[in-house]
Amino acid sequence: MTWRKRVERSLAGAVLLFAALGDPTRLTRLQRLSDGGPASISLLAERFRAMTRQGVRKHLHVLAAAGLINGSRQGREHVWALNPKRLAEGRRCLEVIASGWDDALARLKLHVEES
Amino acid sequence: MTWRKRVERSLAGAVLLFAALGDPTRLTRLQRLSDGGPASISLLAERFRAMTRQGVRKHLHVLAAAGLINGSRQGREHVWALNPKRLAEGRRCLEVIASGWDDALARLKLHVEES
DNA sequence: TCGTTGTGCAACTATTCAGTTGCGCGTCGC
DNA sequence: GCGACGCGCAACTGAATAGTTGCACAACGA
Repeated sequence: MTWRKRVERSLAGAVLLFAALGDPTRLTRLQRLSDGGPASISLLAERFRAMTRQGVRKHLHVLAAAGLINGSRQGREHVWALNPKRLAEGRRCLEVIASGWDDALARLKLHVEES
Repeated sequence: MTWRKRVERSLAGAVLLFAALGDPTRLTRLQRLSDGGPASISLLAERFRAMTRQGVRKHLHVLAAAGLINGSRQGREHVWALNPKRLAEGRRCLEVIASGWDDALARLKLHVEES
């Protein structure tokens, strides 16, 4: 795989991740998982009368597709758990962009001083 | 302002931020700004034939609304620059969620060992 | 002054998407 | 076995969104 292809693929992954995070329902459910530990769909949907269980289910699948949570069947329940590794990848991505900007500004400053 | 209101407001901000990042066009433009330094709209739209200048403009405004970039008029050009501070806020948010999860797991483990 | 360049505003369209509804199926408890 | 509970699948609908188009306007250069 070429270097450019690599970048494109990781970019697509980052887009998927941030898009999953960029929704109030999903972010609150993620926070609920974060400080409540693993939980089933119905559990995540209760105290959330604004939406059907099916609605919450769809959102959970978006989070799963982004790799932010992992699901597993336990009896008749579907239990979801956070995947902190993916969160770390998100942080890493933001770091890269920020540091790239710092470098660009440094180069720009250098260029101005030279001329 | 109540504590709960505070949380809700910061959550809304985080949602806005991640939603802005969760789009291929916006993320690539952000990366372009990151390692190319400040640039005007036309500059950001060129070599990007898949979209009109107006399309790119809208995306830039979404990024601006999320606080990720700052725009300023320079002559007849509108120049956009990255705001790394906002990127740091995003990282901070992800850290909070991840650490909350670690704590939850620790509590869970403790609870299991106790019983 | 005149052509060019960079931009902003507003309206339109087509597509996508969120969320609901209705159903059927496995699983647990009595 | 039988009811209740938790869940998955598929189809539908209204609403939001992305992107375009057409225009007008200010700034720069010759």
